[in-house]
Amino acid sequence: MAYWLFKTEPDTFSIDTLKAQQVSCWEGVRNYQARNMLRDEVKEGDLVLIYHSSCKDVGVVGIAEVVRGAYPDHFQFDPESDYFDPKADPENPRWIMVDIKYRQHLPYVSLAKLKANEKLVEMPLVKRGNRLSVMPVTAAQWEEIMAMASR
DNA sequence: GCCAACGTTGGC
DNA sequence: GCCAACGTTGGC
Repeated sequence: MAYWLFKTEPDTFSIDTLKAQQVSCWEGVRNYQARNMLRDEVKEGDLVLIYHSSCKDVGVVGIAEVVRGAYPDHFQFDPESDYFDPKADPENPRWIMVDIKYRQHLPYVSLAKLKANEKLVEMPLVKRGNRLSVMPVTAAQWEEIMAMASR
């Protein structure tokens, strides 16, 4: 089992939205590096930190579980969708998504606190300029963030 | 709203 | 295959 961190803008889709829906697809990943991780490495049963970006309180806010591995993101074929990709080929979809299930809210752990923690300096999240929307989390980093949330 | 960092595009 | 221009991300 592996650990991940998924970024989302709460104005669009927040941890509360996920709680209300319980299970949701995680669509709209349009970055090849993130896509490759979703496609090749994110598996059913993996746990996911939900991270709120581009908002007042940026940071980790909860946990979800992957309940379905990679399958084609159908929004790439929908001209009405913000995630429409005119170059996407239905025979060979270029974008994929996974399904996640709500697990729990966590006490808010701010980005500032994550950045200030020496044990987390290797996280892509806190590295300057990193914009990955799907990134791996090590078991040690996961445990540290759980500890921070319960302090 | 600013702007640094990064990814993508497209001409050559 | 290079690289300049452009668009996007995302913290502040």
